Amino acid sequence: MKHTACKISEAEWQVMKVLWEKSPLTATQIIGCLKPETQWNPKTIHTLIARLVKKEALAVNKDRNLFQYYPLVSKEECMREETKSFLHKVYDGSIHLLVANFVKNESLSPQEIDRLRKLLDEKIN
Amino acid sequence: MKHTACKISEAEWQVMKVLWEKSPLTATQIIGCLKPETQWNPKTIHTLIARLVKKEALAVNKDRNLFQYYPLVSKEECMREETKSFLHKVYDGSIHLLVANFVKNESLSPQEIDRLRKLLDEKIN
DNA sequence: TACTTTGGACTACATCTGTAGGAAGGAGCC
DNA sequence: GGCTCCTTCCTACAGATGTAGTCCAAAGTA
Repeated sequence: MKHTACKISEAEWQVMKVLWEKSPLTATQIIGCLKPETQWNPKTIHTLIARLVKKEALAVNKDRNLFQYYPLVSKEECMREETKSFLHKVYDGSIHLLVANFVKNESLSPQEIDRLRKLLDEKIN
Repeated sequence: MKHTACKISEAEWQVMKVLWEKSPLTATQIIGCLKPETQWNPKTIHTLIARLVKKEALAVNKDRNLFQYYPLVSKEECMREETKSFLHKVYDGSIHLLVANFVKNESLSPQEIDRLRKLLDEKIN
């Protein structure tokens, strides 16, 4: 698994998500998975796939005329990268600020708060 | 304060941050503030300011030849917008997943974890 | 075997972003 | 008052992104 800090765009993320969920898949299968959620033209999805291959976020298995795509970068890795740059950009790198903002804005349900506390509690112990 | 869902780019955020910190400021002052942190050419900063004005994220006070810029959108508003779209893109909208990932990856110091717990505790009570 | 169909490769194009140069007008210096 | 300089406005330009069309070869079909 490569440790590329490749920038994956908004639209490309959706393609990656499909393949992180299940791979390898053919372009047609990917298009099938994305059809319900997006209104993208199949051509658009082909373009996104091609760009991801070029970025080395995806690779392709060419077996005769069967092209199957699979991720070269892990979801966790990408999430970490994205989170880091997002936190840096918006919250000066402080996850505390982010959560604080969430809490302040009432964007968290009591259940969510409780679940988060449990999560942190587990970590402590 | 307008409720625009204007997309503020990475570089533009830095300009906004300066003005959220203190405003109004002249372009020269903004450039002065950004000089230490960035290696940007003053021209570049002028461009960013102009774009933000066009996006209606900033406004300008023209007093003769004194141009002073100030934010039209609140920092909180922008943070919320950014956070929402980021969470949606990467974590399917779940802040729980984000924090969980942080916790799992040891990206949080025990102090941070403790602070977060306190934050949540306050909210509960 | 010639025709159609299907999917990948390449091309297109507007917009956004990062990065900056050039023109033009007012303010200060000589 | 003219020249210079600072600052704003307009222009530039390459790379990324969203969105999609065209071309071509391989595979199936008649």
